[in-house]
Amino acid sequence: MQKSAVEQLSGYLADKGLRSTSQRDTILKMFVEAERHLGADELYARVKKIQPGIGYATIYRTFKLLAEAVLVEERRFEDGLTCFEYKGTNANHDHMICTRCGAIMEFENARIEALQHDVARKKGFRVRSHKLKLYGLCAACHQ
Amino acid sequence: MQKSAVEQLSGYLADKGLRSTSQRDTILKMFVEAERHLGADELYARVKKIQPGIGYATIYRTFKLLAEAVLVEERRFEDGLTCFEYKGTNANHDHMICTRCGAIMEFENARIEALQHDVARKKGFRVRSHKLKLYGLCAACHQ
DNA sequence: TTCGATGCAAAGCGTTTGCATACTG
DNA sequence: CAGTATGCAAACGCTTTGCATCGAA
Repeated sequence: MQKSAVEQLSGYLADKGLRSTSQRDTILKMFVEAERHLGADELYARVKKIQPGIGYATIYRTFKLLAEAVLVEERRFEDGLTCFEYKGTNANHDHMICTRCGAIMEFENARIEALQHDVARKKGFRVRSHKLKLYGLCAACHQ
Repeated sequence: MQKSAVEQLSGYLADKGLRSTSQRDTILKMFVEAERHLGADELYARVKKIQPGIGYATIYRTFKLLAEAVLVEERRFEDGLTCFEYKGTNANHDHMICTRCGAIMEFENARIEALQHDVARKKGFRVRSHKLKLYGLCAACHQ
């Protein structure tokens, strides 16, 4: 049986003796609704509409909290900004990034992942997760 | 016929009407000799031994120059630091990163790359380069 | 002699932290 | 009530930029 993201969070908080707050719930909901990675500033803007008093400190602190709760995952892109993303059902997808217009598309491919594990196993490495980014031009940008 | 890295650089500089300097040569040599990715601080330390007057500004400016000359490539790791790497013959290799001891190993796999292009093509995306990182435990760390 | 390159120091920018206050349990 | 979470502002660390000087062509 599936627990909702918010339920998972309260479970985690209870376990650790931490407290559940409206900010934490809101931030988590924003991730779930966004269905894509969010940067600190995007998240801040969205949360601010609901909780105008929110500060960046809380955004960043909650990022880390949710990452430890394994509800959200860190993804770093080339501009150096840290993005986080809700780790829903489609956990391990990858990104294609258009170097012209900046569009980011997501994809998933089981065979690539299988090969990754093969390659790693040959070197005695045990893969837990991966990040793959393809850079190039999206359909619109190469006319 | 293969040109040396330093020759490639002077060619690029001449093309663009830019000037060749001892700092630029030294920085490029450090990359070639390192045979691995270098962060700004590592590069600074190495160059300082040869050119004690070097400043961080030149390090960063030369990073970008070499990246535009396609002699060096940017690679960003999870700590948020920017690393650059000489783009020698083994251009498009990827990384396995041990989350326990921090070891970074390089690998290459043509079949993975072929699959990447297939996946992208199906979405009308044209791949120019890619970055793949596998996270997990190295042989030593999972005993 | 010209104009790009350098080095220094200061500014920028995203992120983190200290501290007093607000709120959860 | 006790102790965590928040918001603000200041601190931080890496990177970039302004400017006077240096040096390649």
